[in-house]
Amino acid sequence: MDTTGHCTASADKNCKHDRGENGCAECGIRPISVCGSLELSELEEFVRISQIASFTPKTMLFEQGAPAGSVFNVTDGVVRLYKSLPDGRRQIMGFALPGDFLGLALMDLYGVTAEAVTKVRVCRFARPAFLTFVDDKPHLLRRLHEFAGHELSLAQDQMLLLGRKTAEEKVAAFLINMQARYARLSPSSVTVPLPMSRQDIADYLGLTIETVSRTLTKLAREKIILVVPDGVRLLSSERLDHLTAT
Amino acid sequence: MDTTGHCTASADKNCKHDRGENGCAECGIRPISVCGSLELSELEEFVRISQIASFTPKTMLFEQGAPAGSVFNVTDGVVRLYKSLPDGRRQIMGFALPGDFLGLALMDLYGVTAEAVTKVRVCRFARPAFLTFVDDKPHLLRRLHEFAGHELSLAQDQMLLLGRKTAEEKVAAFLINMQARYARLSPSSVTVPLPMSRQDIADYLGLTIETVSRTLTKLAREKIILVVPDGVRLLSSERLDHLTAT
DNA sequence: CGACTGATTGAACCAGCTCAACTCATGTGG
DNA sequence: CCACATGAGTTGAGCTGGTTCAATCAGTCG
Repeated sequence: MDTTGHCTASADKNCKHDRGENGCAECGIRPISVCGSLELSELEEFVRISQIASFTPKTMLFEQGAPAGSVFNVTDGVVRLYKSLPDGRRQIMGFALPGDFLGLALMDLYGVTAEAVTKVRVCRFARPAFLTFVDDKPHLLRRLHEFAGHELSLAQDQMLLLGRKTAEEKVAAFLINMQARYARLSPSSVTVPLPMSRQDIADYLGLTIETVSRTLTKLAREKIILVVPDGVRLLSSERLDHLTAT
Repeated sequence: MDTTGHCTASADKNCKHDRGENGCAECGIRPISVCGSLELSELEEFVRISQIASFTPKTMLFEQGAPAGSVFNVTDGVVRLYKSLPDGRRQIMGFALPGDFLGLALMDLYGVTAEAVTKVRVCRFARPAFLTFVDDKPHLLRRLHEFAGHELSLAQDQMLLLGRKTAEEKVAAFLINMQARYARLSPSSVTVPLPMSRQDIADYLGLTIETVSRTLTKLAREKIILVVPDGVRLLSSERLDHLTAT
């Protein structure tokens, strides 16, 4: 394992979303990924240009401003995407979960920094090979564009949140949102995992760590949520929903 | 002219960015628009599925949540794109200038509301016809995707601004940004036009109208800008740049 | 000219921040 | 096994940047 924390040949067999010996065909997250638009025949070539990589927590997948050498499909774990100001202030743009694609914009330089929050597994594609592959598959480009449109829509929701919502509304919206995203991945467990730190949540919501903590405590005091290690249980999604201001 | 404020056959001849009798060929903003990727031969079909429309200030082009019947290419004027909360709080996602495309995401419903700030002229395309047109032009889809990637990148910059910048940094960044955008459209006039109201600026930056006003006054007092009717003159882009926090 | 709309300015207030103490795991080594 | 760092999270108390509320100013239009 090298210093960047990735290792191309790790075999973590208890990972649920991962392709087996037969390539992508039995990959758990393919239907919800960009690769869901590929024919089985195309998948063969796709798997040939891909590489499995994994990253340990807190290691960097790529850095803001660096040449975009690869694009990634997250198959397991959580990745934080952020931008920083010179003085250290940080804004997290989002948390990528399994099925999410990193490098959608296909631009020359990475626009954000990506770091593993948990152990992360990805399919990695060298950008030139990926671009060549896309070039004669309009349906894949169409799918990428759909994903980009969805991302843009989420970014706009986040702008509304950052610019106009109160701390309580921000935290409530975050919890509801994480619940919905995890529900899509695994049959609705009662507990919403929050593998990221309070600082990460704060930097995602444009708040401080103290305000996040206080707000969670307040919601717990009102029996709307229950704070558990590395997550929360939503006791009343109903009431939480009322707090999100749509 | 109907109640929505658009009129399909208005002939405003002193509009500089507008196609003449020969269709798109002589359109001033084509090189910087999505249609810049089309061959002259394709433009012929493109112009056939398009319709010129204009909107008077404060009229709506389309509304958040409505079925996306059309997509638009702004040829003249300024459009504000925003989302609202039920209680009236508003976040402006951006101001579209000539060359900008509305409806990039190609989704079924509009994600934002679009309103004319100034008199606005657009090329309008019925979405079904546009989608059909795109379907066998991968280079146009590619161009749309590039635009979407750019939009996404701008949205991320705006998230950083909304979540982590001070009022002064927000206003400074806004002015620098508008200057750069107008510079691309017209050979750098010294004055940056600000056709939108202070309320619009506030709702774009996640501030109140009073804070925007005070901040502009402060910058003017420090001789960094000069506030003029419907715009500002940047007296020291240098110093303004230092205030933007990258 | 008055009336209206948008912008500026002033003054009091407060949501969320800052600073600081404390709690609670988890880990380390003597 | 305990003493004791170490780091994440919580809680408290006071502060402040930006908001709120309110007045005033400056165009513009009938």
